[in-house]
Amino acid sequence: MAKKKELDINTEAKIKNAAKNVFHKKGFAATRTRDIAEAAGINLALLNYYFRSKEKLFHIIIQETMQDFMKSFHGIFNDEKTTLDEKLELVASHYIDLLVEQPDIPIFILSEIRNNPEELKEKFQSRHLFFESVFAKQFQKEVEQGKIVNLSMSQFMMNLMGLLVFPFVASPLIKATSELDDTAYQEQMLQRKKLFPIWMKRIMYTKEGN
Amino acid sequence: MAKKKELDINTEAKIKNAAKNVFHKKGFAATRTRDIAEAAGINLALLNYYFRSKEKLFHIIIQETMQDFMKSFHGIFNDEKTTLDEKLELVASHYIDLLVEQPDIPIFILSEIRNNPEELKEKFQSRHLFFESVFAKQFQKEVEQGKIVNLSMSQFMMNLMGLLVFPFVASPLIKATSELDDTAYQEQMLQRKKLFPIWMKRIMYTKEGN
DNA sequence: GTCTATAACGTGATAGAC
DNA sequence: GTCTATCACGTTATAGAC
Repeated sequence: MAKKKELDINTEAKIKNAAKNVFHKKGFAATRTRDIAEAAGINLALLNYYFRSKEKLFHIIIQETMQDFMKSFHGIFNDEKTTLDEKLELVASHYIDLLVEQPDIPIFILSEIRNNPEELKEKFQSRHLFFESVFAKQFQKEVEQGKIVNLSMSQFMMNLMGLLVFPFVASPLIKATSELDDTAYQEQMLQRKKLFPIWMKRIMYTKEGN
Repeated sequence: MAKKKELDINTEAKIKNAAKNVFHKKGFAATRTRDIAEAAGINLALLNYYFRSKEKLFHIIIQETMQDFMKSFHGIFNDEKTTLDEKLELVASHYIDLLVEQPDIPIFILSEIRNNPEELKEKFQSRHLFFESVFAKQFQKEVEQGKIVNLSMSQFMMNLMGLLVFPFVASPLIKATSELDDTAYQEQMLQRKKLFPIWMKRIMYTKEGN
């Protein structure tokens, strides 16, 4: 039988899990190791026993967070069997579900990169991930065919990420300005799963002067 | 004659200016008052003499930053004489110029709001700013006329902010993944001044099944 | 108003008993 | 492995001379 779901058994995992939650919510500078220990239900000394230092623990967390976040892009963007449009639908569906579950991830990654650009950027080696993907080839082909106009690949990627991720980065603001409670906000996000591909296609395929 | 440009005269202003730069770049938790004092070229004690505490100084800075950032929206969105399309062009032109000059503002505001949602959200009372503006009325009218489809006002505002602001929030990442140096990145941003309105119109006015 | 010196406190990390 | 107690240090804030 497979290993039982380890909720309380492994204290190392308990600490890591607590660290993930607290770091994601408050960022490196604002979290105290005591917060993590408390959230894990263990003593402060144990944290250093298992992970040596706050920094070491943090590196593990941000490393895994970035990796987990990016890995789905790779799978979706490099599938030879799906069209460009289908990839957009898959990306929206997958990432909006993910971000509804863990909305703190983008602002966590972005603000930590701001605080440590040189070190963290390289972990995020997404250059080839985006620009040398099957997706990029399909995109380029449609540009050459004149189907896509007024939109380079890099501008397109900014638009994609902006439409996909920004509503989560700005969620506290959106909730406030739109007077949405948590469930109403979440409904809006889920709605975007079907609307995002529509908007992206409009951006790609519409030509001015119709 | 108007008051001379005060670069060195007023030390209070010197401190405030240094605080703005440092806070914008590193956020509240990661900045030390010593950093600010050093950047201002003054002694640490003077900071407390003028502003009592790090927190008080911070509140002044974030307050003014938010206000400065939002105030142009009000002017542009409530002009009865411009059309919806013209407002989009004005917003893009104004804000992209602003953000090229001060790219740290959005990530600063967003990450500080994350760390203190209840307190800071209310300062950002942009509800009526967006949803009770002339812009909102013009938008609503086009929805009723069937010109705008598959796009509510709140979803539209998320898209607008996402396309406008996200490339600056994610600038370190974009520079890394697109292998752009600073000037190339800036050119891309300036290009968006004319592309943004095009894309927004595509999102608003295209109907599926053309 | 501006400085130096220092107090007061919070936080990361460790020693050492169990 | 896990805990309590404590150290070592950095940072905010203030006292007091000038």
